[in-house]
Amino acid sequence: MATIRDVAKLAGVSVATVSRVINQSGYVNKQTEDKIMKSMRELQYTPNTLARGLANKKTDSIALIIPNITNPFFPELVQAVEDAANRYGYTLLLGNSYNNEENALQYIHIFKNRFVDGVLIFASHQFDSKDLSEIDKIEIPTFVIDKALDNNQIFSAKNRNFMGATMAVEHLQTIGCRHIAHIRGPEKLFPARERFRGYQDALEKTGDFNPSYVENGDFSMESGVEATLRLLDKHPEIDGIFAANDLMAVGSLKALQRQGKKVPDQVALIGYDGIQLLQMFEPEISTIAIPIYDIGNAAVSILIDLINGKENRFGINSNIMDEFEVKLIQRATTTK
Amino acid sequence: MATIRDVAKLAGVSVATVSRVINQSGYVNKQTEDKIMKSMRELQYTPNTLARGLANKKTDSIALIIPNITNPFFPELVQAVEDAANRYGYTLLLGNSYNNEENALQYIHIFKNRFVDGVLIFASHQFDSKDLSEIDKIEIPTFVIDKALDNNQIFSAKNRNFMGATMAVEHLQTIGCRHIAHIRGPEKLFPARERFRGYQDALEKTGDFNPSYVENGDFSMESGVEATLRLLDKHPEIDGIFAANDLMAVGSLKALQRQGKKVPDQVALIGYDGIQLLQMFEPEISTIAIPIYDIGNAAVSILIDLINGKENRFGINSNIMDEFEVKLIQRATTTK
DNA sequence: CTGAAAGCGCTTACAG
DNA sequence: CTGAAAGCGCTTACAG
Repeated sequence: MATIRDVAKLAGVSVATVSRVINQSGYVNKQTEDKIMKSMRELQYTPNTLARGLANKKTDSIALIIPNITNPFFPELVQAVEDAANRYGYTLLLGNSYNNEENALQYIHIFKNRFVDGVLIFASHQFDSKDLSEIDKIEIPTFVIDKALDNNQIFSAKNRNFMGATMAVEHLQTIGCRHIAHIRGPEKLFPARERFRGYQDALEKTGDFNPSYVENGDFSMESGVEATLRLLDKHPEIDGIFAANDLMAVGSLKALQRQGKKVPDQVALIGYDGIQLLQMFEPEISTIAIPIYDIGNAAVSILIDLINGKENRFGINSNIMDEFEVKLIQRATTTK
Repeated sequence: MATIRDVAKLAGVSVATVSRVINQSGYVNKQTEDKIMKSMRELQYTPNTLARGLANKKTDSIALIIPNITNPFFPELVQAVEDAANRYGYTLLLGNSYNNEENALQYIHIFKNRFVDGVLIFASHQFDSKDLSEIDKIEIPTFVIDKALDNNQIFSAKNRNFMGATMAVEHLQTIGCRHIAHIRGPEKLFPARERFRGYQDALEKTGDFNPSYVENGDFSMESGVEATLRLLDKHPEIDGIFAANDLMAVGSLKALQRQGKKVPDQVALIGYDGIQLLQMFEPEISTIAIPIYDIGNAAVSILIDLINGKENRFGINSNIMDEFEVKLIQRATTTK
């Protein structure tokens, strides 16, 4: 592989000058620049990323830490983040934490060791204050997606969970559901709590809230099956189910079909997230879609601003993701 | 961050000696080693990966190029590869080619530029000889998964596609299917061709092969829907469908349900690959499972052998993956 | 506008 | 068994 020295020699200049044109820094005569460009092309020169990183403390790479790539929500996020990163000239490193805070922190260390310029964390984790202060110590720009945090050093974003949940319930009411159940997400996760609040609020407005219509799940497909079976057993009158995420909605459909319930005629169903998977089912499943692609994009762009020191683009601790609207996607499971 | 120089100073030795204990290379007195270890701990020293890579031409990272993380087959592969890589002390970089050879090659260049030690390619691509010679030029150990290639420099692996397909058909026959259709994968892909061959061979044995029972798909869910609708339309007598991959089987189930066909009573269904997704459906879908996790594991281990120069562990061009057996997983769609 | 030189943090012959 | 020194391929003040 050609080095900067080879290019310099061929162009008859010093390596410093070549470096200047590579980085577009400092002045360089147009003609010598042309000469250098030509030499680079001739030698098929590409700068050595490692050497650059060593000298620079910058590697043009960012990392994304997610709970589990096997959860169908995340590939879509990964894709969005990867696309955005590439567009900005960054390479993406990926880490799966398996829903474990320790693993997440360990990955942060690994990535720091690889000198990524910044890290994105999708926090379905519950970082405690000790974890957070550890993340702080990393001293790498870090951006946490979809989680409200109090820590000033770690920016965060979330979507309109409360509002989306309200929309889901009202939609079920609109199509005629009278007994609307909820499969709730894990208590410790902020989005799950918000979605539950939205559900509760909407039903209290019409005087229809019934705590016994709420079953707990853990955002997994299996827990959606279980919760639905319990609901059906306790309350055969239920005619609408709002699952706090799409995966549990999938499980819910499975349980409904297994019990011979007609969907949506006997029981209507809606999820939350908007993953593409929902269209694989018959009937196709309705959902409240969050703009996963846009969120991934925005997260990268914000992270890069952090990297470049424009820390206050959105103001510390502002709820950045509030600018993203959730959207009702009506499909067969709520179309009577 | 502490550097090797800090450690050396604290331990009262030279950086060369510290380097020796880090790399466990050359002789070093047990006592000075202890001193150095202690200093490293005290300073929380971790070697700078970039500097190491520069000096070494080795970064302890490998790359994986896949067609599309959004296809549910791949997260499982990624997970297997990531786990294995970590276990060997390697970090994984990921690239999505979007089924495009150019993108794949571009990623290879990016990764080369990042000095990964090796790259794994899952080739649902059809690399032509020009592409292959380009890959050759990269001069990085490369291992192509699930594809037969003639090129000596690029090792390849595949699973027992022919046999698996035969098993699928025989299974359908065993449960009483008389009119077995096939949704075929893309002609240009080796596994798709092999699976078709297996289907054909099994049916010819009993004199039941009928070319008109074969519809083409492209391994996508949607193509499974379309192919099934065409089959149902042309041949209402069909009572069994073998889809060349799981995603098309999912589409097939969707079409069957939409048309009000009872599965498996009227039409039985089996896929190929063994992705976990299949268990999300009601009824759960049968499949011929390839050991994705084991394959990912083996691919990493082979790649690392290549990196370490043990090129002939399996012999050039041997069909490495032949050691992995496929397995019939009978679920509700083939249980009468 | 351009070049010489030091430095980024390691590794690796080469001496001793 | 250990150290001094050169080298990996860049960038960046500092001079000029």
